[in-house]
Amino acid sequence: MVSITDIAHALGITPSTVSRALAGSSRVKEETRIAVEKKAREMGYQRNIVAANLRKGRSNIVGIIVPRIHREFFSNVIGGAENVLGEAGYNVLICQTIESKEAEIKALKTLRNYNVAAVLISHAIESTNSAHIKDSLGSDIPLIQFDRVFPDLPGAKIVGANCDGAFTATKHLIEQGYRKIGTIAGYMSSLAYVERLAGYKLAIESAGLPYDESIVYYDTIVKETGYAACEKALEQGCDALYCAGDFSALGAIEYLKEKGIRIPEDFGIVGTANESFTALMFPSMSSLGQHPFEMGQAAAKAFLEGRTDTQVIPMELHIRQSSNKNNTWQK
Amino acid sequence: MVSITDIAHALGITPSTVSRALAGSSRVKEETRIAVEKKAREMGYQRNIVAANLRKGRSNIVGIIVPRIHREFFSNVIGGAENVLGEAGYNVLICQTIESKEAEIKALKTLRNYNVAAVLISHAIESTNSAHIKDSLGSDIPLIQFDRVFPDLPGAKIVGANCDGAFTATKHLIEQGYRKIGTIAGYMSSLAYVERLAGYKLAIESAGLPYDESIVYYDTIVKETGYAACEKALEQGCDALYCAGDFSALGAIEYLKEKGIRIPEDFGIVGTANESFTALMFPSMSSLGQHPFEMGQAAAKAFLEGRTDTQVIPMELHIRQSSNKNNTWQK
DNA sequence: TGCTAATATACAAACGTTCGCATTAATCGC
DNA sequence: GCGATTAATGCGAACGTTTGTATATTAGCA
Repeated sequence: MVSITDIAHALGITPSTVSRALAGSSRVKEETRIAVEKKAREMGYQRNIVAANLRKGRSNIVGIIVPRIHREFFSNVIGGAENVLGEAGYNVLICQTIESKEAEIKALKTLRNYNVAAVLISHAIESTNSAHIKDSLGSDIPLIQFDRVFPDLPGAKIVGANCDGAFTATKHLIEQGYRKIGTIAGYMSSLAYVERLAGYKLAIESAGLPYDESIVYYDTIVKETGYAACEKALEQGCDALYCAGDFSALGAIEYLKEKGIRIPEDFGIVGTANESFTALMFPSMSSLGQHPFEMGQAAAKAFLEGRTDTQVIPMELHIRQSSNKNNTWQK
Repeated sequence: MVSITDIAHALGITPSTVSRALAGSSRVKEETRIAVEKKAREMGYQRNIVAANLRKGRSNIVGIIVPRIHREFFSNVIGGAENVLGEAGYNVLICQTIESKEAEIKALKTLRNYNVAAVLISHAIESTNSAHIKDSLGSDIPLIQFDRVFPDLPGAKIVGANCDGAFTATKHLIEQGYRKIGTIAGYMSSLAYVERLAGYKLAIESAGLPYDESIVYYDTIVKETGYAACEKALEQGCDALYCAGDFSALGAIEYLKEKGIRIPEDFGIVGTANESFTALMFPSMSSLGQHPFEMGQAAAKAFLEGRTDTQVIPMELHIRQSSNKNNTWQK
């Protein structure tokens, strides 16, 4: 492995000059710089990033902490972040928490030890407050939160327009002529779900409909609980559900199909996340789409540009069969 | 940031002893070790991994290079690898190539500069041979290949049982009573696709059917080309297709649905990869499933255990509506 | 008591960079 | 032609750890 010292010896100069030359410092002569670069190429020099990082006390690694790498939403966020960070010369170190607070703390400490340039995080469901975050990471590493954020932590935040989106989705159901619209809400420990519920409520109330707590199904996020919630919703006389997740919506559709209830004629469903299966299933599912790739890009840019504000990424309603009562089905 | 030197000063001993104590070396007295550990806890000591890595000339980072992080298959492999490596105290640095050979070379060089403990790679489509790999990575870093592998490179390889799987899938189509079964093959530059084609051929021939090159559709991997290939297959009198990918199969199904051809009564389809949408779409798609999470785990373990052999991960045929002519539809 | 062997710790050199400061060489103005 | 200024490079310490070798201490034994 050839080092700057080797290049320096070969050229009869010192490592410091070589270092400066390779860094493009104005403190070295153009001529020397060219000679150094030539020699470096000749000798197959590769900069030792670890040594540079140690000396500088900061690395060009950006840590990303997500609940689960293989969740479609998160892998797309990571893809978007890598896309921007790679361009800028950063590398990404991935940690997953599997929704565990303990794992999150461990990941934060590890990243601190790596002297990472920044941390991008979407916190675990088990992390119900932000106290452990600054303790584990310290305060000198920029923290960029996305999707699941703690509002009380300083620094950049990238969130979906959950309230707006849920409002639009619910309004769409109302406009389709559904009369009693319930909602499959998620966990109220997560701001994103709180906001979606707020958007739902706003839409219901601004249409002059009664907001009814008894048809709000909390803590429902997976297929199985969505199935059960739909059963209850039917008993309570609902004819549509806005679901704060696609998987709970999937469970609801499954229940309706089993019972032979027609979708969308007799019952309307809108999910959230626009997972790829929503467009392909039958009936295809209307879904409130997030833009995970763009969120990842925005998070990366927020770090690169030193932003500390909150960015809201719009959500987009994809109207498909499961809620499209009146119009011809869209593809 | 507190260092071992700080702990040493606080205890009136030297950094070397502290280092050894924390590493659990038998060269320090039990008593000293306990004192050091206590002090370290008290002072909130965190080991500086970067410094340790520099000194040791090897880091506890494992690099993973994939074409696209957000492709379902790869994000699952990464999830599986992280799962095993995290347990073993390694961290995962992710690079994506977007199928570009140039990006792959850059990623390999970067990982070499980080002195990574190992590299797990599934190469880009543009990388048609292995020459650049050893040049860029050097030969002292273990290289574990998965899914898309170069047989001529030494070291561990984790592959799906592509030939076996394609054989099973094609045999299934034959048993369902389809008479002229074509195949949507992928790129022959990639071994995985070559093997799938071989399995298809084997099944056709061992059933006494004629192997017909004219109904093998090469270089077809995305939805659009699958759509076109299916059109040709119909013209040529096929009544079934084994597709080496799920997306090309999706295109084929789309074409059949548009033309009003009944699935599976008039035409059978089996895809490959068992992407999550295959189970949810309509008609649900039969698919030859890989086990990406397990492949990731196997790749990680191959590194940890120092294996250099080739492991074959079985593939599993999920029979769903699109090929299930005779039996009642499975869920 | 003196010698050997063991145990426990200290010393110091690395790993490859970076960067403040010092030094040397060249240029300029008068 | 001399002092002052600028340009180019050299020197050396530092980043925090690990580890081979040396030293000091203790124990064992004759």
